[in-house]
Amino acid sequence: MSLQHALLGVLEARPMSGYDLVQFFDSSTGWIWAAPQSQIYPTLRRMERAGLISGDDEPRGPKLTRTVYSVTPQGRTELEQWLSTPHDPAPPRDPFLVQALNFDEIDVEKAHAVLEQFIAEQEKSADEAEAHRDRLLAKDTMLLKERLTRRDPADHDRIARLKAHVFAGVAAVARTRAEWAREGQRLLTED
Amino acid sequence: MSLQHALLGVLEARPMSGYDLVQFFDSSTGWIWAAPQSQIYPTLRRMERAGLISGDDEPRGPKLTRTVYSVTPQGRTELEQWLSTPHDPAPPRDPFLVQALNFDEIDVEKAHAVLEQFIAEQEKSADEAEAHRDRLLAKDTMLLKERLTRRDPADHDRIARLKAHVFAGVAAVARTRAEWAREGQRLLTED
DNA sequence: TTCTCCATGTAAGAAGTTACATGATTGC
DNA sequence: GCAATCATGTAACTTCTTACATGGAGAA
Repeated sequence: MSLQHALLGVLEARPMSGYDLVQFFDSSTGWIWAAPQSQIYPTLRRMERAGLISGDDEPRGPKLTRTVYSVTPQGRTELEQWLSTPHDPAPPRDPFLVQALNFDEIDVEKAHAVLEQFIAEQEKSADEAEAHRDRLLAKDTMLLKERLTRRDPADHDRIARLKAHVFAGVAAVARTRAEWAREGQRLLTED
Repeated sequence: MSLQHALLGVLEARPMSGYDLVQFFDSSTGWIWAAPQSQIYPTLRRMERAGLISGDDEPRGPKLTRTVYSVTPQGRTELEQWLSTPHDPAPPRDPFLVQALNFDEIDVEKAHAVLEQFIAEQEKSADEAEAHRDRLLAKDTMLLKERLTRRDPADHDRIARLKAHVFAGVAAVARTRAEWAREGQRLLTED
């Protein structure tokens, strides 16, 4: 269900083609929700059949067309309803924690190396999230700019801060994980 | 794949029946990896066919039997190999972040309420993880005790600390998320 | 003309969810 | 005798992954 709501949230900012959305879910929002191309196209058609979005065929050259989807009033209602409801937390399913829980079964050096790579990944992810947070605060991303054209200018700063805060959270969690992993490396080698 | 490795990790501590594992993945390890009964039984049979575990039928009363699975040498090798290899990070897929990213689309009070429930969940999850961390440090869980019977007593403290550290990490992340959500509540209402 | 990007699909399979179903055994 | 627990399954469905497949348009 969440992919559908993620798509609605993005299309609410700007109507887009499937191709645009594929790019988007590989990059920016990729830090929040990842989805491959083979999942996005069928989902868009299902959402259109369900009346949540409607597709508009634009000509691109003499033969090619692209289908630009926008959120219908019904889709808008569904999105607002979903956003306003607390949902059960997703069941925990982090392969890395399964790995860490069994580090006592392997050599200290090997566990140390696995943690090293994990730390690098988390730091990189935190850096990227913070960079994106700053771009949002500066209202310097395409999607935010387009979203703001439809909102009261008095709200622009508040909206930018809210979006930025989500990426600040992603970064904070990644830093916490990295620090935890460093502590784990110390535990592996001590005494 | 990860469910299989999670199962191997648990069975390495103690051979268990499918029923035991169902209980286990609903509770303790539920904070690390959750799996329903309908997934566990077929997975065990697939793993047995693959030679990773072997099932031993124990009689329970005159008619009933339970199948106790234990890790084969091949399963042990596979587990060690997987544990020693760094893996690509799991694609981000957190429905709550999708929700938070669109809080500007709904009423402040509604977003505030959703955050309130999120904070309560995270604090609860942090409390539970910390309680489990303490039980592990005190070597006071069934599974850890049984695991330690097969390990050099000189390593017992180190092993307990390593396991406990994983749950300390789960708790730290949950606290970070809760603090982030409180900051989000302040952002919603300010100015 | 060839390469990159635009644009959209399909198919097979693994993983996960929800719900239903059955029977034995133990303890009160 | 009855309830709770032990023990194991199946079926239908959604979601996600991996890989293959096709062709137009624009630029060098």
